[in-house]
Amino acid sequence: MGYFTFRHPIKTYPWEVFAMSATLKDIARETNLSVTTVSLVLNKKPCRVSDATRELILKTAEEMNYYPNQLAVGLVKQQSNTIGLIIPDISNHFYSNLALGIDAEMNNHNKNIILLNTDFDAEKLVRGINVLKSRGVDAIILTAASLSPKNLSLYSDLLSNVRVPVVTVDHYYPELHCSAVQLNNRKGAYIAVKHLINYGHTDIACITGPRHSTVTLERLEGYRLAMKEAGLSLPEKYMFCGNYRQEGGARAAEEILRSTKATAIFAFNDVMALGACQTLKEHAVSIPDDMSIVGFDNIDFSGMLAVPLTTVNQPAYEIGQEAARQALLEIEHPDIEKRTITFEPHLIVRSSTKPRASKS
Amino acid sequence: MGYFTFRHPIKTYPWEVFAMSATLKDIARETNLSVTTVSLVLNKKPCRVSDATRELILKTAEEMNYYPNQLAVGLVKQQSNTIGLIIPDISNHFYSNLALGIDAEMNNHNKNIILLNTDFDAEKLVRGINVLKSRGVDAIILTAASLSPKNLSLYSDLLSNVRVPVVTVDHYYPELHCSAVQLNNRKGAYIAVKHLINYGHTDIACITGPRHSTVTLERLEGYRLAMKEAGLSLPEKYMFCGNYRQEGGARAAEEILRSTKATAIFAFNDVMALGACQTLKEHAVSIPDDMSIVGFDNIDFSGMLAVPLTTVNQPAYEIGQEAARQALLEIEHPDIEKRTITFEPHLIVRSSTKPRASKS
DNA sequence: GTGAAAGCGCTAACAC
DNA sequence: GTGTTAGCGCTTTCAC
Repeated sequence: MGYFTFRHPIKTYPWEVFAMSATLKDIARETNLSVTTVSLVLNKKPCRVSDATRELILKTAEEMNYYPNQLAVGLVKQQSNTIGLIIPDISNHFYSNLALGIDAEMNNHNKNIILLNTDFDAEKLVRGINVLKSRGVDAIILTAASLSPKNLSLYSDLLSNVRVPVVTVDHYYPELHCSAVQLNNRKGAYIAVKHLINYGHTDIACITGPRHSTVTLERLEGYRLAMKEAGLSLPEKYMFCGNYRQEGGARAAEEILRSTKATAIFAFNDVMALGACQTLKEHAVSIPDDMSIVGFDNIDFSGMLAVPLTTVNQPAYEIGQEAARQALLEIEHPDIEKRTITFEPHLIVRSSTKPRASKS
Repeated sequence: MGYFTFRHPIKTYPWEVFAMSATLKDIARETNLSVTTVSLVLNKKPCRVSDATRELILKTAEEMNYYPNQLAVGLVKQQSNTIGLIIPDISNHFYSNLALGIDAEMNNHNKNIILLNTDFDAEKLVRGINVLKSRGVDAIILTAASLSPKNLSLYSDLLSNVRVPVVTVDHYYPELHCSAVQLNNRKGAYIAVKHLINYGHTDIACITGPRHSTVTLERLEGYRLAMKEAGLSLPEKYMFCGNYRQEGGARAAEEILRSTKATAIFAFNDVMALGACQTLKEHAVSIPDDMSIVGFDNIDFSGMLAVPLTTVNQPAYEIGQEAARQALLEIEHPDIEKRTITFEPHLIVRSSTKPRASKS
């Protein structure tokens, strides 16, 4: 097991007497007033209640440590003050920073987050949307789903039916008719590859994300554009399909070593770049001497690696904040037009890339 | 701004007609049955309903894409199938992995997580507990709070009144009368320091967490024990108060360089160790030649740093799972005895520590 | 100034 | 086999 347990002495707790939380009714009984009046006062509704009564209610509520039951409030107001956050992997630094940004913003508006981790599983995603809907969330923030064209319509139907604002982060499908917040992925990939080209590399492999993710598609476009502009060929066998996870990067790097003569790798995110670095290390391929590598995301640790990683910066926290703001805006104004908010990337050059060695 | 926005063309959506989600009542009306019957069938309650009726209900529910309103269910069942997770910083790898483990386990039991990020702020923590209570969570998992003795009683009262199981992670106060899951921090610190001592170090500084955190206290005990056992002195000025954050580690390292002749540092977590590493680098102090450093947590990246970090392993995901299981258990059996579940640490020796250089 | 009553969507005890 | 009824805790309209 790897752990042991220690049983506490059996005990009864005096406070188990106060099993129930105070309700409006309790306060009404205590003060000899009606539930209505108590509700009115505690919600600071404009109404003609005598100061004495008001004081009494406030005092009693305080004493009884009254907190309104949000399930009941949500039921009647049809607004739960929660928002749903669907994320593929909360342990990924990009997403956890995104979540932090969202939380910070929502906190200012007294909304709480219901967190759903999909593990990159499309089925969990679909179920998750229904779960959130049934929980009456006021909005959904949806990150990085990878949808096949077939799934897309199902998905689109689903989102159409949630009746609450949906903001997609990091994957924009026009079919979805909802607001989106994302990085200019095309440009991000373009500047990453351009950097490698400027360093004299011509055989540049890439490790992509899942095939149907729009993020992947957009980054692929940027890669293609940069290669094409430089008059470089784009052999299919230089493109490797990863999964935005470490082991995917590691596996792709194996392939790259085995089947190409690439001198540079562009990994579509830092985590895969990391996986690739480990493979290269195992094969005693030096970075950047034998292989240059550039990542994407600029997660916290990419600058502190054995070989600090050159990467494209993506401001996760700010993206989260912005997504939260847009969700809040659409909750407030349901008929406001949808927007696409795009952040601009920039390249952070560190030590994992260097000019191509001339043949020796 | 750093980003631009693009406005979508204004559009009306045909599906806005189906503004409402289907309710039991809708299905009852549609099938000419009573709400009760529909509820009974959809909840798979043992009851004598004709197969024809059952089929009809199931089919209709399917067609109308019925999902029960969980606010209503929660209100009447006094059980919301949500659990509250209070975490100081979700962007910290230890906590995000913890959250992942909790989510995985809760997912298997159809419970969702309401995530509250406290930013290490005691006030947010207190507010958070009340918020969760008012949201009717079935249990609360509470991580790493740092309570002054004064706060402790307030806090204890608060928790007593939530009426739902509380499982504390990574901070055990007997006064709280709730189950706890944690690492054997005392032992973890002990083996870390022992390792440094075995390497011949005698001037060992430590960077602690906040003063009142039990994690800090326990690790401090382990540190003291190892030092004492080895007959080493324990000058106060070798103990530096950090905050479990990177900048805290960096600041403490400055102090260590300025005011001690330490040859080794034991940082109470990896993130602070990282901060310290950066300071040392800025001061051109070589790790491990001039300074050995050992961390705590074994977060993902600690092995991939420029100088791979020697650290104490803490299985965040498993700790999360176990906390979730205990919470689930107590939801199921409210009167079950509370437990303390302790995981055993082990040291992972990498390159940031080495035997002390003999004076040259 | 304050209260009665209806209803949000659901469950469950009890009729018939 | 199926329906009636009450009620979870709250908001809100309307009456007094």
